[in-house]
Amino acid sequence: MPIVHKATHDPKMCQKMLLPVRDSLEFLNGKWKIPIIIALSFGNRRFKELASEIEGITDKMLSKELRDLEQNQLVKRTVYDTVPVKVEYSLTDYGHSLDKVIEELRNWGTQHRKRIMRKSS
Amino acid sequence: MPIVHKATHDPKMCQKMLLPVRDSLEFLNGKWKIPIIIALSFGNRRFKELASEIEGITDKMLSKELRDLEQNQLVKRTVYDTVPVKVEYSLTDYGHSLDKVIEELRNWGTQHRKRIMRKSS
DNA sequence: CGGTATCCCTGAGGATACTG
DNA sequence: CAGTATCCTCAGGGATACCG
Repeated sequence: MPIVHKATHDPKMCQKMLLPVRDSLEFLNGKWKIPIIIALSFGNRRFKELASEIEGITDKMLSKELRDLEQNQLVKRTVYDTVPVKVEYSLTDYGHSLDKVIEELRNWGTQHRKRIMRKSS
Repeated sequence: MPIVHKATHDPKMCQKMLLPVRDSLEFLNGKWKIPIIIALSFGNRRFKELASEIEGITDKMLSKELRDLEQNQLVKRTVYDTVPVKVEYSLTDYGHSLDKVIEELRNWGTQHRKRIMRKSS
C-alpha cells in the first residue's frame, strides 16, 4: 500500500506526514539506543552486564542513553538496597511498543542487505 | 509480541538481531532521505520542485541524497532530452518497500509525541 | 559496582558561490 | 534548470581518568 494515495504538491501535507517519522528517527538515532533495547529484550540486566554485552559502548554512553531511555519511560531502573548496591534495568511495557518498529527495521535491513550483496557480486 | 522469547545472555544472538536493524537505521538516518522519499511518494518530481517542497534542504544535500537513493535503487532518475534538459525523479517499486517501515515509524512517533506532551503538561 | 568529569576529534550537514 | 565546488561549524561520540 502506498504512503499517499493522491498526487499533490502541497508541502504542508508532506510536513504533517514527516513530523512523527522524524520524531521516531531522531529518538532511535545514535549508535546505542537500539542495541540497549535489544539487549534488554533478552531479559533484565545490570549496568556492567549491559556494558559487556553491548560491544564497543563506553560507560559514559551507556549511562547517558539509559538515562534518556528512562526519562522516555522505555526503561525502568531499579535500585536494590544491598551492599554493594545493585542496579537493574528492564524494558517497560511501553518499551515493548517499539517491537513492531524494530521488527520492520530488521525485515527491511535483512532484505536490503541481500539485495546490495547480490548487486555487488 | 516480544522481540525475544527466551532469556539469554548470548552476545552473538544480540549481534545477529542488531545488524539488520542497524543497516536500516544507518541508511534512513540523516535529515533528508525520508523527506525525499515522502515527497516522491506524492508523485514524480523534478530537482527544483523537490528543492522547494522539502523545506530547508540545500541543493548540495538534495543532489547527494538523490544520488545515494538512486544507487540503492529506491529512486529512478530520468533525463528528458529537451532544451533545457528536464530531469525527473520517481520512487521505484523497491522504494515502496519502505512504506511499511515508514508507517511504523509514523505510528510510533505520533503516539510517542502524545505521550510526551501529556507528561510535560 | 555503577557510574562522572574532561578533553578531543571526526564527519554530517550548512552557507555561499559558481557552472554547463 | 540541474547541479558542483569550497569552506566552515558543531554536536555526537570516543579515550581516559577518576569517584562514592
